[in-house]
Amino acid sequence: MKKNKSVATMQDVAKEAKVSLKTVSRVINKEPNVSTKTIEKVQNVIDAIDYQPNSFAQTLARGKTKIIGLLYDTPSPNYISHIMEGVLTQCYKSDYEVIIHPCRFNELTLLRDVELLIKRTRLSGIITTPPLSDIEDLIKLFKELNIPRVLISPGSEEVDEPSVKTNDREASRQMTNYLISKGHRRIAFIKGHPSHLSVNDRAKGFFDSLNQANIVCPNELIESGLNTYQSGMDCAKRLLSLKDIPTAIFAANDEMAAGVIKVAYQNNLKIPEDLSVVGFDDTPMTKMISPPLSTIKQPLGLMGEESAKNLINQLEGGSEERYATINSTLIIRDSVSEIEA
Amino acid sequence: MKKNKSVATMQDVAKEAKVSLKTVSRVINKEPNVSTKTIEKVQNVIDAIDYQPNSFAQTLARGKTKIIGLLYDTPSPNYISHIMEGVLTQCYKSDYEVIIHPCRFNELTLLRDVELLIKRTRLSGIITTPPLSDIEDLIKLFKELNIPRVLISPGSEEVDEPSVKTNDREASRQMTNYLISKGHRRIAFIKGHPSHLSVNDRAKGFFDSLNQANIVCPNELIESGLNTYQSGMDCAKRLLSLKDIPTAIFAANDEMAAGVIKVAYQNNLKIPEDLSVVGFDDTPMTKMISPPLSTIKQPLGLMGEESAKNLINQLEGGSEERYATINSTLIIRDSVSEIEA
DNA sequence: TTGTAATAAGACAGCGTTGTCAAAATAGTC
DNA sequence: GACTATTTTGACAACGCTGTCTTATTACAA
Repeated sequence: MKKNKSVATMQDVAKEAKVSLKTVSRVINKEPNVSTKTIEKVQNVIDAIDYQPNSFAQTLARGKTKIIGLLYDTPSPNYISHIMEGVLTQCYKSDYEVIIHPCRFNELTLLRDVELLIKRTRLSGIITTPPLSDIEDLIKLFKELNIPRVLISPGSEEVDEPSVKTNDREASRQMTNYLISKGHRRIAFIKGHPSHLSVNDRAKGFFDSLNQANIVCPNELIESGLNTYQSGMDCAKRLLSLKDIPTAIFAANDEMAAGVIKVAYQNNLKIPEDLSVVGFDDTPMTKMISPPLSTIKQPLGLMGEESAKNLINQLEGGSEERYATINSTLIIRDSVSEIEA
Repeated sequence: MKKNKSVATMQDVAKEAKVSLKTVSRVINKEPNVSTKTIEKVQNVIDAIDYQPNSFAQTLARGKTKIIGLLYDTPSPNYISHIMEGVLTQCYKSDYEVIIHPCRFNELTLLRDVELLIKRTRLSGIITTPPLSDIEDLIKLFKELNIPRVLISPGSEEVDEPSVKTNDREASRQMTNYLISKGHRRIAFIKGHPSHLSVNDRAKGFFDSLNQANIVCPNELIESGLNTYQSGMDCAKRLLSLKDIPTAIFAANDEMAAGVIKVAYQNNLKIPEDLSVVGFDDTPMTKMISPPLSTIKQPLGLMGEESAKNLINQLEGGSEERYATINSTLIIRDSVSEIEA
């Protein structure tokens, strides 16, 4: 059982093409200083026997991997799968492997877990998604291990780390402007999970707009949810039991907005006639609820691609921009009504 | 720059513990015939210097990988991410790596693409999700390459391949029974995408139930959609423009069911009072639309785990069951009303 | 005690690449 | 045409581990 039928190896190519191992290696890696004639000769053999380099041997010999880790912590399936799609696309092009690694934000073992992942699989770089992008200890770990990284949507504004952000704050401001332009003045905001910093940028944009328009927002109109449908309902219940209910509610994500709509119906309010609602994320569900929800769309696939591109650039020594900001866009549907002044 | 600060190697452990390389290897791989004293000694050193075996060297030396490929073709984000979660969980336990690979069902290059993936990364096994599980050429390729595999929810009933199925047909029958028990007799069914065989099992269960109850279903009540929201709307438009509209509509997936609800509202029908609607999949959105949709839930995470377990069992020589069937369950919410006889 | 079987530990050659350095072939100069 | 400079090729030792085979050690019986 020596070499039963195993896959073709570089030896086979070398022998067949009557050149040395190293020459084959050079052709494969497109190294310089190989005559066109030789290249052609070798390439023909490679094609003929369908030779594929053994990436494990390559990795071992090179002393470094071409693997990128994508860390996530149960965000919505929608979020992670679109980000993933983008990352995969980009990595595939550059011949990188991707390891998807689910983490648990709260676990005590998180740091050790990630450290082991990095060491065990010899990751060459890491991409984090929110809320992991905001865990300072994690970033400290990356620094200590000296591992290249890209953070997707970190919340804190002054991170000095390679990152891909969206202009959530600005988009949020625009959405609020839109509400104001429709005549709304008494607008409530439901903030997201307190430890998801990036979601909280969305609140900032809201206030930016209000300030700009000289509208003061009473405290009772600011609620704080947990990014879930249920928490959206809870917040809505409180908001809609105020003596003077808001004319519009801006929820920091779609799920909470859906919760708001649910509660509004329970309270016999018509949407958008009696209450306008907007969300954030443009999850697929927003098209399917009634009324279709106006919301803000982040280009998730693009963000994934961009972060992979950035990371690979770091790894290959290119000096790409460290930061990228990608525009989110308003999606206007039917959940906002015009109000008489 | 010989050995700057690189990671600890087996050499280091061996030297420190004053044993041979092979002994360290034995300890790591829990091979027999090592004295407890030695094990302890070596383990201490391993812990002390936080040694992690280099998996590439291992793989190269062993001659086989511990990597599983998960193939998918743009099913819903919800579907793939839950399956993935299960697969990852299981593989993590058994120390397998997972490579997620998006495919394009229709691409001519699909076969070559997958073949390259397998050869390049030396996949040790493959898991496919629908609709890929039904591509005969793909399965033929697996056979030719002699690569262990598990198909998730293949549509054809007589596949002689290791697979993980759900009892969709039975669940569908139960759901239909439920509708009948509520007094419905004129029930429409919207079939799924014609090339997604597994989705079509759902139609079979529907007919099973009807036959059992001696209800004949006129052709006009059977529509065929494409699994999308839009196609659900299209089918609903036709169904609701019949002279004698159905009292209930069973859509083969939730997205289409959501489309039905949308159109019903457009036609000023109340749900469930004027029309009952049920779906299939229990996507998160079903809780958020109004009314909350009755549907059928597949245990996706479990299916992922089960398929990984099955595959790993094949790889490690255990003789697990080749087939597993997992029960889907009815989720009753508020989209069905009782009808007077 | 001695002899033998069982157990524990080690030496060494791969696994399939790439990096380094040396050798061979070719091109360029006077 | 002889002599460099340059380009092209090759030999060989890693990379870090595991499999095979050998040797050293221990346990056990007579």
